[in-house]
Amino acid sequence: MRLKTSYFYTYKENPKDEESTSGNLLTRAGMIRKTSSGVYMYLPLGYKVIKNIEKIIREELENIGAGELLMPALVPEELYEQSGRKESFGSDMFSLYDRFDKKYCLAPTHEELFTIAASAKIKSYKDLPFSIYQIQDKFRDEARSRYGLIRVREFLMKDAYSFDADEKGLNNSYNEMYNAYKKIFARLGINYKIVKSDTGAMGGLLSEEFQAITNIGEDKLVICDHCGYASNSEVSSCISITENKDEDIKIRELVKTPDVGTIQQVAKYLDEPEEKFVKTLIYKADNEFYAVMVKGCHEVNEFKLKKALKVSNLELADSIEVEKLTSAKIGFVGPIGLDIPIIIDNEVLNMKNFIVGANKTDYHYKNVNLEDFNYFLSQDIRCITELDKCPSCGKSLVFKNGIEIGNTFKLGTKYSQSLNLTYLNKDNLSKYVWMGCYGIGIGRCMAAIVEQNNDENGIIWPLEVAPFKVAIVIVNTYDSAQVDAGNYLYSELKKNNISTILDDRDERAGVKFNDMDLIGIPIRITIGNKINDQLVEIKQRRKNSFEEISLYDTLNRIEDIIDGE
RNA sequence: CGGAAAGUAGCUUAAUUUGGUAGAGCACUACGUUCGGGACGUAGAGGUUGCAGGUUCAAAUCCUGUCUUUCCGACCA
Repeated sequence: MRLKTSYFYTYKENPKDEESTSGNLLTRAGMIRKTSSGVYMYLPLGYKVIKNIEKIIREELENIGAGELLMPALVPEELYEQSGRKESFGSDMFSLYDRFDKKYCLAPTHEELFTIAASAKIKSYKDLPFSIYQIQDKFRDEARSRYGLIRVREFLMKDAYSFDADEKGLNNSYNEMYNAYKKIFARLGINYKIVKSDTGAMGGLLSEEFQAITNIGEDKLVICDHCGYASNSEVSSCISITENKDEDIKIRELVKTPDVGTIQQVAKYLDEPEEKFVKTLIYKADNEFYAVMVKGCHEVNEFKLKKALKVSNLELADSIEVEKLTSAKIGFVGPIGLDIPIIIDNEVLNMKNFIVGANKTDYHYKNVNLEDFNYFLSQDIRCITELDKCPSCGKSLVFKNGIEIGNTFKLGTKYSQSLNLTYLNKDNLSKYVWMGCYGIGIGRCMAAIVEQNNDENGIIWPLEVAPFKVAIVIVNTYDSAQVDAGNYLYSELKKNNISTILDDRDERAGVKFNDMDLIGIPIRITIGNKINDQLVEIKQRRKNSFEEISLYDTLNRIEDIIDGE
């Protein structure tokens, strides 16, 4: 690419409406441009990066024999009604009507269509197994897009699906894909962790996430450096850390706690530690009310709670509902005299003489014990905290933030059942197909790479994803010797299929150096005064030093650097 | 969807409190001097102050509505 005659621009200043490092750098580098909240253009340089990421993904998926296809983004909504996912996606789905008032949606993901495509092929067990995938635009009406390309409403995703005759086959396909993912993310140069996660709206048997480690990651990861345990904090199981003290049961006591609603306030007012409290929250789950009790210093984990209650919709009851159920103001809810089912967190099992709301405005009970009320279930339903120990080996845990850049699901037969995808086995019996699905967010990968690879001057692309591997900077475009050498090297590199930028703009050297640093080109060749001695400089973006080399050795040296990486 | 903030030149912003000709830096155009880490000088172009109403002799500024963007929260395969 000759810069002088190409679509290329950079900005010196961060845009005012981007928060993340990657959003700012990619925008300043002229790689992406926001058109509306959560929707971006991919400009020529940025699109090169996208294509490089896609190339790596394609190569690794071809290696395991997955076939690429392309699905429409426009899908009749009834397909999602049939699979039951219109309900689970809810308002996250973009819906529209055609001229005949038929309802369509812009697909948020494609399990349904892939299942239909698979059914066109699958008749017998002899047709299995196989995997297919696509790289395609996805649409999700995010309630709140943010962080540049990390949470957006239209995004490129690679989604792959595997089809097998039984669980064993699924496990094989899953492992193949899992290993391909490891290769892909290694080639992308991303520092990532694989964690167990919730299956969420996808449903199924197992879900693992590939999480890029960065500070702005929206997911909290729980990692044990001792045994390798790693999970999304949403699903991290908690082992009880409350000691069962040998304490005498005291007499229950009603105490006045005027105008203090929160645990902190009551704790301060009564001069008792938060650990002495059990908070009671009223949840509305599939239109039934439940009281949920966790220790004062803990938070309810709604993923766990959903599972424990076996419900799909869960929300905190609003203050009017709470006041109706407890006949007290919000903040004074407790288990005693409450007429709805109560579920308690395991941690509460070991507590004695604790403090709860009295279901009476401005009053709490002290010295409450499990015998004082009925609960129908005790389970691990709280969020993990920094004080917790590894659920697998009991040693200390590390918490990190991650961006979910990929995930793998063992779907089992969930979609083959709802969409009736079957095959005939050897005994001529009709069986459901076992499915897996596997996603990679391409824009998120791009953003994650930038989050992890930058300095005060800009982006530092790994060689394989860089929009161009080499930039030739002609320091003085009025010096014909420099220009000639630049043109010569440019054609040599192009001849050898090394993607190269020729910065032939009539700008001062500093401008060009800064621009090439900002857009993160891994190798820079500088052609300056020393061209009279046939010498040029090679500088790698990651290194501070540069090397001086003969013009005619440059190509070989560049090839060495590229091969060496 | 709740709470908060902001919309002024291509970009970043000043002027808004206290109504009175909208100003700067960068970018851009021309000429000249420069030319190895975001040069300098001179001259210039660029604005319906998001949009629509209202108050006023007068509105970027005050009021109402609306749209957009961002932040916090809710939500998030």
